[in-house]
Amino acid sequence: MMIFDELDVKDVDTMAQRLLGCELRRTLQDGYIIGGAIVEVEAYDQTDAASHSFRGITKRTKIMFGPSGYSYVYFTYGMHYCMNIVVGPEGYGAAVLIRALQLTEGVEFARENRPPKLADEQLANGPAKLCQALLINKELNGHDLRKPPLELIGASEVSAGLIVNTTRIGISQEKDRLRRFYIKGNSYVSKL
DNA sequence: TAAAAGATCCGCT
DNA sequence: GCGGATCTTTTAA
Repeated sequence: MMIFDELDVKDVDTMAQRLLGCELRRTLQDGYIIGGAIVEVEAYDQTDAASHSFRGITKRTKIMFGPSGYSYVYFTYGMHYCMNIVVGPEGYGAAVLIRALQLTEGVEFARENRPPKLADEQLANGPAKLCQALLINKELNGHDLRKPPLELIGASEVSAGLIVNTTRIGISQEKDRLRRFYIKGNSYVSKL
């Protein structure tokens, strides 16, 4: 059973938790690879006022309404990219924001893309930080995550007891909804 | 056409 | 802890 066969469920919260522990792997032009485990995520869907898909399909959000298993990369604050994995059936605007990675492969290459003198934990402990570390930009918006240069690789399910469920970060609407999930005690998470 | 807000990060105090 | 950087997308007029 591939992880991609599981993505079509409408329950984004369940899918967000399912994506914890899965791997994200970036293949660079010269063949170098940067990869790591997903340790922090947030759920967004069209019923949620905090979601880009809440107001329907636009040029930017159409990816969220497309088929699951694709990347939704958007630009924000004039200088940052954030990356999501589109989930849910086609026509349902939903995605899971990837907020932090525990890098396991190509750490030295990721480091070159980030400010100097950072601890390993700080290379990808934030949605825009991990995009910097893996060189993810708008070129990868709408990319099929089943293949390089950016792949999602399934892993066994993380048990509920090891997952913390809390409020999302950096939003102004629906602040109180518990749609952020991270692996308990993991030092690579952006904010405990 | 204009204006405001934004799923953030970093450096300085 | 605070503010600046910096520009796309969306919405309203």
